[in-house]
Amino acid sequence: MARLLTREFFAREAVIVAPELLNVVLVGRGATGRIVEVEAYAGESDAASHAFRGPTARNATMFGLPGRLYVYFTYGMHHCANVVCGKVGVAGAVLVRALAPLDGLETMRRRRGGAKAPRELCSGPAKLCQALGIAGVDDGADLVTGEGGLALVDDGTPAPDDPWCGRRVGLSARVGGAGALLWRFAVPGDPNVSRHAWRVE
DNA sequence: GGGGGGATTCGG
DNA sequence: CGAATCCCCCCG
Repeated sequence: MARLLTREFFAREAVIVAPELLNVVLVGRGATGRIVEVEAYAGESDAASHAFRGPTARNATMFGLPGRLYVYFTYGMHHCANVVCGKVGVAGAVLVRALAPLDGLETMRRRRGGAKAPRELCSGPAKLCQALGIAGVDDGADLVTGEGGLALVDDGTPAPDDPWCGRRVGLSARVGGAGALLWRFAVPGDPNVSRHAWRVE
């Protein structure tokens, strides 16, 4: 029983939504994958968030309608994709860190540059954007309506009752206490999940 | 207008 | 472990 997720689902705090997004299907361009690892980011209260210093041109999507895609560009070559959470005017987002490839694996391999094992296709936030054809032009795409060809679908697979939890990855020392939060969540044992330290609940 | 740093990835 | 390779944003 596949169904699109509702606007209300996303209009809650990112840290609440994040573990519930595990096992949800992300529909990309000619390829789909099941979400197996995510991170939550709050807004102006979260020193690790792009929205920490308030609205800017880059993070505008984070302050807008929940359920839309926030895409940012980093390290001069990579894109990363987030799902906007929280009410309009309140910044929040869930970074999608890894997928289990479901469909369109040949398309993913072509985009990722040659023969790759399935676990090499979507096991990272920039890898999965490349595999699904997500780029800067997709910032603001509405995942609830599916306009723009990107969507989130509940196919009936429930989120795990006992997700792995860990610290968020790649944060600089300047974020201080925000780096200690266990705001990264994963499907236990999935091979596409990163091997950074986990605290299993 | 300048400069530091980045929610990463891949190869040596 | 460091290069790749831009863009964003804060500060002066």
